Amino acid sequence: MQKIIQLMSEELEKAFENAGYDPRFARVVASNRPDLCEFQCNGAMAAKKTYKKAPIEIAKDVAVQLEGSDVFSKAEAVMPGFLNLDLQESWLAEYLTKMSEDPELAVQKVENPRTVIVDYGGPNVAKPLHVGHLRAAIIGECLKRMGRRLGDTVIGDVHLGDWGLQIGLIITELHERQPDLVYFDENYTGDYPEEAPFTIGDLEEIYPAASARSKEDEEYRNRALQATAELQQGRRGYHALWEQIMKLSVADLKENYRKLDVTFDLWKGESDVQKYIPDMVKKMQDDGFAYEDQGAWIVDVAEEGDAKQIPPCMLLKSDGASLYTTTDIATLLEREQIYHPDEVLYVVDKRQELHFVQVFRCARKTGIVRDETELNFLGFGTMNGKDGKPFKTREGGVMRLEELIGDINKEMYKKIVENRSVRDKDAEETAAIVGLSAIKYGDLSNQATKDYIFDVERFTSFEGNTGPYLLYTIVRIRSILERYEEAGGNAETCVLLPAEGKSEKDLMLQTARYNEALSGAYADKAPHRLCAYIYELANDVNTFYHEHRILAEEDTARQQSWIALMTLVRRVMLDAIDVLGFSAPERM
RNA sequence: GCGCCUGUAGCUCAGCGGAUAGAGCAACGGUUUCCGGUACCGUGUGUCGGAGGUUCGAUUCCUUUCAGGCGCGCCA
Repeated sequence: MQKIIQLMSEELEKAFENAGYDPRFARVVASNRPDLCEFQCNGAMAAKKTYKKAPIEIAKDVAVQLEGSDVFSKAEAVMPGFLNLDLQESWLAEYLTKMSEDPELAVQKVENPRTVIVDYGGPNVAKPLHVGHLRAAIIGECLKRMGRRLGDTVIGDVHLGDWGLQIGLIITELHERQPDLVYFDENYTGDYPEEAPFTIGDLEEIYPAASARSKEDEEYRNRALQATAELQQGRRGYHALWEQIMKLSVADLKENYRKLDVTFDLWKGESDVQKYIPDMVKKMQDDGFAYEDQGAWIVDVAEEGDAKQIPPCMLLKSDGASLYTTTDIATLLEREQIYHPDEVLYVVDKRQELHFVQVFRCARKTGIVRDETELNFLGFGTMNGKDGKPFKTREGGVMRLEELIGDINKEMYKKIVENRSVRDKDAEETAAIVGLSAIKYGDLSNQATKDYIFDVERFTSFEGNTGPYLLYTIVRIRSILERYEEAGGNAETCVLLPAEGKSEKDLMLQTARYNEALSGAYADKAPHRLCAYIYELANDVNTFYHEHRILAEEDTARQQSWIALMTLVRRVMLDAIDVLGFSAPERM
């Protein structure tokens, strides 16, 4: 279905044409003075130059054309040239009726569906997920869901950090601790044991220990680099160890992402594209893009007009090993070959922007990525604590995601059991559902590109612009609908009538804007705009709820209309939070 | 040094060229014949960091300046 704003614009276009003006000035936007009108058109002021006429005269000419309109109940020309518009209640009710008959809730699919790969994981194997991975997961998952809801084919890739020095470090540290392991015996030719010589817990301790030591102990670091190179060259024992690390890590990561309700279609990683690198580099050398500099192979990516010197892309280090950049370019190569995406979107910490500028330029310049393929980078800001500094544990360490989720759920549980309506056996499950809404909504309601303050108190509050507040509103609506049906009513057959009061009309107007809000948020890759929409919708619901006692209403037709409205609003809210990436409990 | 991002109410944030710059929190005061009061309604607060410019009109676009954060070839 078309957006109400479009339908209104079309109606206004006719009026502009009939009055002898160019219809392109007839753009309708939401009013920024809700006390004066519901919608407005500023086209008369923009048309001033074209027609060399006072804007107010143009607005008046148009307003005359709208007398007796089915769509507008008011079209008023106001100085200096605003056109103030109110919607016809009956027209609005008709729109909402169609919307509720539509399984898609009037959401208009994109005209030309595209294939979009969203790269939004980036966790390293052998390292637990920490708060740094939270934003990528939450924002990326939301963009994926928005895209799918609007008709694009979206492929989510976790893109594991499963190659490179970090693996070399683990191997080196393990060698240090358990030198007798068969994996280190270069003469061994038999099968390696099925059981890993470590647990995920061991790995999580080994890696930071090795990483710390490599920063102080140069000889140790060199051994790790050596191990990395040998792994890349295919040393059997190391490869078998790597497989063990992968097996444990991926299972653990999947479990953690599951708790966040985040899923990936692809569990690809840096290791998957190593096979492309030799040929890829060779081709770049043959084509004259890559050249040797101080023993390393690099590609220039500076362009004319750059405000600053963009450093070249390094493909191979002087020791012949590949790098992060090399892997990312090879990943683009594979993605082009297998998926032919229309867009590849990276949801990554904004501090990596320069890296991606280099990767994108190099991939384009060398012909790895087609000209038509859009390459985008959505850099998100840092998640800070209440002190405005990067979020840490009380002890000052990096906070693990599990710990953070655990804290939030505990807090939610406390609040929920204070309310006696929830039976104990459900309380924990409910706390997890509401807790997830607190975390995700707290993140998504902030602009992705900016840093934000993660405030547990605020995010878990049932008051204000929070996830729990939205869920509470949904639960309340559900409660009414349930009681209505228990009393013998049938919500499905209820018919919507034109609004009578202000809070009722406001709620209907806001409900009708869902299509617009969702499309706008996706087009701008801005989940916070969808959040703002649902929050306003929830406010409108609560205001309406407070003014009208639906179940006690004696006018049956009016009551049924309200039930129909509540049913529709609830569907919209559930649809919207699903797009954001969380769900609502039955009670809370 | 160069570059990027940010600066809006006491705090956390919206505001994507238009009328009187808005929410939430916090503070204070109301609303209960109550479908879940974890709600609703009301009250107060702003040199939109500063200075120029473009425009009929600038928080929004441009220039400059101040403050903070971040990034700048052999880590990822």
